[in-house]
Amino acid sequence: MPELPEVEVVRRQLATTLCNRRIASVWTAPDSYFFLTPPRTLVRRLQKRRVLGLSRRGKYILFDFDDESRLLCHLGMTGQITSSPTPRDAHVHMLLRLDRNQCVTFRDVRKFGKVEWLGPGLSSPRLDKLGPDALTVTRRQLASGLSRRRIAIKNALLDQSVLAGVGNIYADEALYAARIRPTKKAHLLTRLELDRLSRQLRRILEAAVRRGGSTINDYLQADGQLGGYQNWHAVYGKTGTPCKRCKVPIERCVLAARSSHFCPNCQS
DNA sequence: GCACATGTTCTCGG
DNA sequence: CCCGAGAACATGTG
Repeated sequence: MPELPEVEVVRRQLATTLCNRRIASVWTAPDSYFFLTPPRTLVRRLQKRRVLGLSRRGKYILFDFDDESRLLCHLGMTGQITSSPTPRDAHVHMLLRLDRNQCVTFRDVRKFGKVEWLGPGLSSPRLDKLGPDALTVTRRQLASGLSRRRIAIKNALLDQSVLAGVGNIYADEALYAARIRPTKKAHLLTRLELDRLSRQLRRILEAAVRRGGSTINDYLQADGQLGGYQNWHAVYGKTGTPCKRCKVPIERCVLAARSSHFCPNCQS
């Protein structure tokens, strides 16, 4: 799923069903690839914990518990965390059972997702190396993060230590909206371009959250619904279709081993 | 069979 | 240390 808007939508929905609820029991699949903390430890630590709240850092979701411990979750490419009734198939890796017959399901086909238990007050190297969150980043922060990077701006936006939360879809959409070519070197962005980029990033990420995120294949909101922002993409997956601004066909190129989509006419 | 997929992390050269 | 290219991880779809 999983870029910032999708993770934020899931976070908000989980918060409404999980806040102040207690985990009655935990089930884990015998499959261990998904677990950074061994499943037996996870079961022991999570049982009987009360959820105080849900937070997010970049693409990570954190369950905050009553004893100051936390559960760190990443959804990888195909991860789903649902609080609505979900069929139990071979791709379900963990269930958190609450009272009133409710349950939270962790499902992930490709198993690039991860869960890790963080002891009371402890952080994780995964969190510590994240840059500023893309939803609230300022132009100054963005400028200082990019100023010494001699790499393509697209690659810089995908680097979670520069900016946390942006992935392939929203990097392409933000660069299109800010009229910056994905291959432009990050440190060569002008003040004007940095200004447009920070504004457009926020505008697009907020709009995507309002639409429930982008469902390309696997992503589901925590209530089981599909996202809707895929219908508003201007360039992602639009190779060959006319640019909304100038009608020149959208092109595709490969950067950091990922597809980049851009308008060869309006993005310089 | 082939290409490709919303992500992260590691290795190997230059 | 910086950077890019490529691979690895596991599984599915067209």
